[in-house]
Amino acid sequence: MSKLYHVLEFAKLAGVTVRALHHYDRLGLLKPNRTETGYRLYYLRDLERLEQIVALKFLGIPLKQIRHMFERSTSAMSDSLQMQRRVLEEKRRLLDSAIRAIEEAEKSTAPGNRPDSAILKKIIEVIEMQDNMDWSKKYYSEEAQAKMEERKKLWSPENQERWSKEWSDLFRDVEAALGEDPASARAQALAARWKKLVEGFTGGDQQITAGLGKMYQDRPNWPANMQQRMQPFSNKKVWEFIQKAFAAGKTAS
Amino acid sequence: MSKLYHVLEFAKLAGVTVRALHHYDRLGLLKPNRTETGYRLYYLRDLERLEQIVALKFLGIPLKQIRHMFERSTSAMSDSLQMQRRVLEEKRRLLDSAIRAIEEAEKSTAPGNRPDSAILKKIIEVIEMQDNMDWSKKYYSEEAQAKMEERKKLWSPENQERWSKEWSDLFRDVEAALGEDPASARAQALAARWKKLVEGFTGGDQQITAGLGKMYQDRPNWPANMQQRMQPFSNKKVWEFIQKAFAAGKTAS
DNA sequence: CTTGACTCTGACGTTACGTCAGGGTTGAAC
DNA sequence: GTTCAACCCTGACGTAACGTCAGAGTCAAG
Repeated sequence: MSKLYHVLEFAKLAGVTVRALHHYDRLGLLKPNRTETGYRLYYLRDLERLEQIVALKFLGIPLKQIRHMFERSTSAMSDSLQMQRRVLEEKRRLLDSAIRAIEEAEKSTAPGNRPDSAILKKIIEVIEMQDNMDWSKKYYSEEAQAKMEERKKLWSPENQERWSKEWSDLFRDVEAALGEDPASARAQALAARWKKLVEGFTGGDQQITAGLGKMYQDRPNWPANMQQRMQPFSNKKVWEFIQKAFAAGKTAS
Repeated sequence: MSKLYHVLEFAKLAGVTVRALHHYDRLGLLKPNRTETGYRLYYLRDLERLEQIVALKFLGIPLKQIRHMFERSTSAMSDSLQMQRRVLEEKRRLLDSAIRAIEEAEKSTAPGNRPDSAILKKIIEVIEMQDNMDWSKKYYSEEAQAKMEERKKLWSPENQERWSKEWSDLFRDVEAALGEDPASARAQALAARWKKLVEGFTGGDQQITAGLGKMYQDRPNWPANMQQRMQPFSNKKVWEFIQKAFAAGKTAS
């Protein structure tokens, strides 16, 4: 004599709301029997189904897809779950990133009540940094990544700022010297400045330098926002000039 | 002569869609100038604002709230961020739980293509288990938690099943013996079975036993679904009877 | 027969845009 | 001067999973 439940009763039993049961009913996920007057009547076996729905929902699977999984009883479950796991892992990455961004901002603005704009700036900075790190990871060896993690500590916003400015200056200066002989003293001085700035990033480490090289070669595949930021440095002649200058420097020495 | 941008241009610059800019405009988050014919015109300084919006959105803060943060320029930023961090950390907990549930299910059903229902059962089981663990954590000391983590490995679904059934049986038997003398042989036998089942969970460990005790004392504060599951064991007379039996056992020995 | 506790359906609200649809604007080519 | 592609505008519906009324019927007890 398997007991019969009315909505509210059944909802409490399963820990969901009456409205949710209505919803699942309409979506065809869980269609209970009805009394003559239209009241919904649930059996105990409906509870099992409902628990499955709630579980799959907890995994972030949309209701429509849950229905599909029930209908085409073909064992698509395993595949769906695998896919869903990947989706969730990706979400977790973003979540972690957001949490870390807030943590960093809280840490670096802890002393006193800094203005909102300063906090925001820090947050944007951290997010961009993580974005870059995450994306550029694939160019660097494990070892190089570890070393960069170390060197990251030296990258205060001020250093960052100064480094960017020096690159801009240098690039402008090289552009102005494009007519020169790459072996000339002026060109060699520019090449030296260039080398120094690169080393400011690599710390002279071979592994990091190698990764940087790979990344540079892969320019066409950089994401849009990266290309955007590199646009002021896109003048190919400058890069060629510097390469020639390095070559000239080597043969000379 | 700060450059002027049309929507599409500006959208590309910032890495968002035109529709998003429309949306922010309507919500009053970022209201650009207009040409005489109604075209939106963005200045470079609008980019800063937009980047802030995108950053805060990345942190999961709703657009309405972002607008509030901009409007009442009172430094509510810090507080909002702290709150948001908590929200995100909670989300992450649930995400982790979901991912682990899928992982466990994949692991335990890896050998061959088990039917969907079996996979689902496993998932529900894992979710419930994590739910319980998470919630009951507060009753146990660090040490006890570690030991339980160890003991968890012994908890196969079959053992679980058997243990549940034995509790049901025992409870029924005690109920049937409520009229007996707690010091009688029959009562003492029941008490012994009871002790054994408890030890099946605690492993005889003092720390775990202490935590279990704390949890039992706090019954009124258990979450609804827990109370539900414990409902078959809610007969107070049974608990009192067993306590008396234990007491009688001690004085006797 | 009244009343309180339930139940039903229908419909709008929420979030952050995506996606048309119908209709102007602009600048360059013809 | 016109045409045409490429943009731009506003308005409106769609999405996911229910929450929250609103108006109206049902049920069991007194």
